[in-house]
Amino acid sequence: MLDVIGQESNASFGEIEFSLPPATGPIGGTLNVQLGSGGKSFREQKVVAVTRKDQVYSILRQAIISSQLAPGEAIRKELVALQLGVSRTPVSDAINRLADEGLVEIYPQTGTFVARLRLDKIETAQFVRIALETAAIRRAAERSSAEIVQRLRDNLDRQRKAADSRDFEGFYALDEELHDMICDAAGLAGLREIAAKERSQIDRVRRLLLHYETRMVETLKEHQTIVDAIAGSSVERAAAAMEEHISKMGKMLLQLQSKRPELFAE
Amino acid sequence: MLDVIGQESNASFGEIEFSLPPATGPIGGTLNVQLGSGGKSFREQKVVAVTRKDQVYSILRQAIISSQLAPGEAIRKELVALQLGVSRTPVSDAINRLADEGLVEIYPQTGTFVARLRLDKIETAQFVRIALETAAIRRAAERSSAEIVQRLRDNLDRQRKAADSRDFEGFYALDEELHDMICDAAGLAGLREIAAKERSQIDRVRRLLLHYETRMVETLKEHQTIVDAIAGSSVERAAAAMEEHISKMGKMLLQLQSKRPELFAE
DNA sequence: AGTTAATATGTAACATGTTAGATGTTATTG
DNA sequence: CAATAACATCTAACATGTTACATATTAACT
Repeated sequence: MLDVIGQESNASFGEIEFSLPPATGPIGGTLNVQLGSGGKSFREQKVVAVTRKDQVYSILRQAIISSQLAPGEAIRKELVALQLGVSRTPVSDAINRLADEGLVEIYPQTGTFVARLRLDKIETAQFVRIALETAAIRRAAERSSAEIVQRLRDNLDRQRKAADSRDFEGFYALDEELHDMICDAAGLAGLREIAAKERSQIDRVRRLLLHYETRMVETLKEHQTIVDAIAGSSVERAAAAMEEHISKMGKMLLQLQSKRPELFAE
Repeated sequence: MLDVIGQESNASFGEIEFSLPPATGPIGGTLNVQLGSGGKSFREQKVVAVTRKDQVYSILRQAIISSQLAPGEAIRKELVALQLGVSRTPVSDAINRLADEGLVEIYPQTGTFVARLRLDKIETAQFVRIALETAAIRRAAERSSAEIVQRLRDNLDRQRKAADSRDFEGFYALDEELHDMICDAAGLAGLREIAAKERSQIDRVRRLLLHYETRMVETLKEHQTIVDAIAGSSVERAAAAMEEHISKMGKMLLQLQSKRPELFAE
């Protein structure tokens, strides 16, 4: 299930202030998504509370991944807190998590900055991504069902539409969704979340590359190859296609570095 | 109950704070690892500050992994803060990180508990570990140098000594070190930290199994096979040995569950 | 002038007070 | 007696005040 939290609050820094509902607003306080309304207690069912820090985290993460907050840019906790109408605490908590994720860098007593891109870190993330997702797709190909394949093909259809209408953002979202679905298809609890987390660095780069790349059609073809392999339960072919697909990013990254060196560290 | 922590010298804190420059006083007299500082500014060098929350995190993590804090046990933040002589803030921060890592579970407005073991989560962690470490060892085997192999063999020698003297804890530490070294040998920035983090769940299980298992000698043999494969640059053999090695844990886990069901969730 | 010491500033780290919500207990009601 | 409502309790979440420290700036000194 997708957590659908703070998406509607369109966060834009610097100019427009984003609105998290006022202190005790509808989303203020912890609203918990009520799943099957059994008589079970909060603790027994696995309802994850959507706290303010979670919302702040989502908003900031989104802002960073989408480069609304540029690499190297300072993040003033107090200002963010003010803009979001919350105290410094949930902002700090959110930023701590982002720091663990490698999206921001905290220099004690000095400042917090959106992490610059580092080729070596990206290389590692790429490596991890390939390791995890080729392993995941192997399992997925082994246990693929007609229903899953159908959902994958539905996704591809939507990708095709997005590509036709040059809808970069939509395509990107569908791309993510596809990879998530493949992780899920591996049938391992929590794997998608782990993979998504390790992909953070790469997501950021891909979003930056998005507008340079005329690669949507090509990417779509690769996705089709991948899905076909899963549909045919061709384990090795699926893994190879996935590795090939993920590896594509490398060269474009170097282009990006020469075009926009300020985004990179070192 | 947290005995390690409240060992000594909570007194040194409250009063002398002002007079002593290293205000980052030791917590419970443990782990104040100060890295030497060069001429560079804090921000330029990537010295990670050892803050109180870092220390609390290390202490709690250690306590959890070693089962000093048992699965299911409640963690009272305020009490922990009191025992460690710090405020609730760094304790909360540390616990948040542990929650991200899956070692504790926070139920809002209710309580914080050491996460119980979940077979499905452990299975996923196992999967991730195999994916990452077999990929890492492939790279390591490709780029192995005489020096690295030497260090690996040194580690094995120490493992042998630990096994001979039935030093479980020492053996365990060396085991971790070996896996860390292999990750490092892959030559990817930050890979070791990522792998270590994903290993948390498994580390906990392994520590629990440690005293049941008479497997030290067998494990040592597996390690030797792995190192030999790296030394011989036998990429596939190394990967296979690693997978075989990591997979061993599965059956023992089921034994543990039947012996100590209270450690498990569901 | 160049180097070092003093000081000012801003921020994260830390401490502590306050609020809201989850749960268990007791009272109340049918 | 069972169901439920009122209440007490406890805890994480949140808010805000305070401290320490990294860094920039200025002053003092050789």
